[in-house]
Amino acid sequence: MPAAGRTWAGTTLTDRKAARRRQLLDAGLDLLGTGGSGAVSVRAVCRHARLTERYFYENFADRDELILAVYEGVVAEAHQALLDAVTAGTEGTAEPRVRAEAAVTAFVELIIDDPRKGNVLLLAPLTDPALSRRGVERVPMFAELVREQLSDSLDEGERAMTATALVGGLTNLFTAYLGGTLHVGRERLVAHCVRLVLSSAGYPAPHS
Amino acid sequence: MPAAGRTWAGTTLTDRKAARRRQLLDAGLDLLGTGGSGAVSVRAVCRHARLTERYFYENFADRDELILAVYEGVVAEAHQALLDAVTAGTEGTAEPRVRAEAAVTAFVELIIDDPRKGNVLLLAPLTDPALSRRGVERVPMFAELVREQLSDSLDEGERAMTATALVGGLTNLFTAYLGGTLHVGRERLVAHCVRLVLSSAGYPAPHS
DNA sequence: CTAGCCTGACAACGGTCGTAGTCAGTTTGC
DNA sequence: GCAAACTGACTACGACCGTTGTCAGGCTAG
Repeated sequence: MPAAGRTWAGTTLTDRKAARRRQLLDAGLDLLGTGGSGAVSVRAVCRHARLTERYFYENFADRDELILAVYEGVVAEAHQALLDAVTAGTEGTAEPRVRAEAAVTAFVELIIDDPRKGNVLLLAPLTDPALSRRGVERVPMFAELVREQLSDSLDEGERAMTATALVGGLTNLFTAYLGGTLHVGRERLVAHCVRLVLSSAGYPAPHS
Repeated sequence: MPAAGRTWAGTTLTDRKAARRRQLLDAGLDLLGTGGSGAVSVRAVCRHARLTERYFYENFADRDELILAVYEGVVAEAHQALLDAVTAGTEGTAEPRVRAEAAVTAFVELIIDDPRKGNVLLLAPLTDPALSRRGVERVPMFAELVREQLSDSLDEGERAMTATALVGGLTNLFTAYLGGTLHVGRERLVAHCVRLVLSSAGYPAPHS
């Protein structure tokens, strides 16, 4: 019976286990977000985290479980950032343009601040079998944003197609921007994305 | 000095070499288009093609070269199918709606007819390092189609963003349809894509 | 018939991988 | 001081990998 409360070097086993989990997740994010799917093996993660493989299995059943945990962690963080931005920048107003702009700006800032997270959100659901096999959504927070704005007059099929096209469009824009193949300034990117969101939601697109 | 004209079992070395190349490309398409990137190794391809590894190196320097060749083969085929459809269905007319509809219909038919090719065109450029490292374009024929329709009043940045968003939208729709997560009929998908192409190109979207 | 090309079926080398076990040394509460 | 928990550093096994070479047998033009 392991003594969870017993201290070792000043910490309990529970805390050490949690710390090791954190290290592994950080290593996972580092590798997945920079080297891509193929760079993430159990051994590579452990090497990166400077832990022996036996500690990997202390926290995760297998590689899939780690990948999923990394992804979900980044999604939660992005979701929170968008929520905060939409709440703070709009002061509770429901004006779609303002909300969309706050959301897009927050997302672009997040991926610029840490491109690894952008790669995890935008590419890993397609590139990593652990995620693609599950059919996980890319940038679920945006899919959600447009779904809640769509006109009630659209049937399920139209809503699905509209949301699918929007997510595809946005992710491709973000990916291109992050990859340095889209040579526009940040403000213009944000403006274009906002227009895309609004026009998908059926609002008239203002022309700049 | 190998005798290229010398016959063996009725064929020349040149012909046998070409036949083996065909077999390897077919195996590559099979594996990449069904099992995804991770299913394609030199050994796996050779096993699938029922050839020994030494024949792999007769035609390809490495795995990357095979992947690229498979991809380019499918692109060329899709490009030709779209060209034929646009030419045949429009009888030389320049009406954007008709052309877009012919192109989209031809593409959807191609990927339904052979989902492996859809997967290669839509996913491999992102999922396989051999292609993603090169930054190869997804569905280049569509990027081209919209670029040539874009208003001249748009600057380079707007054109790039518009094309990027469209390609992202289209590929996401096709991918979802191919993966069985988009539950709409083919005609509705085609109609939606046509609307997307036309609205991206600045044409008023007719409402159904 | 024969020498040389060609083929298929390996073997070999060095590498990585996932997973699990062992062992010696360290730490800790009693 | 001691038994037990804990740690770090391995080892081990079986699997797959990329690439290259070898060998015995088959085929062919001269």
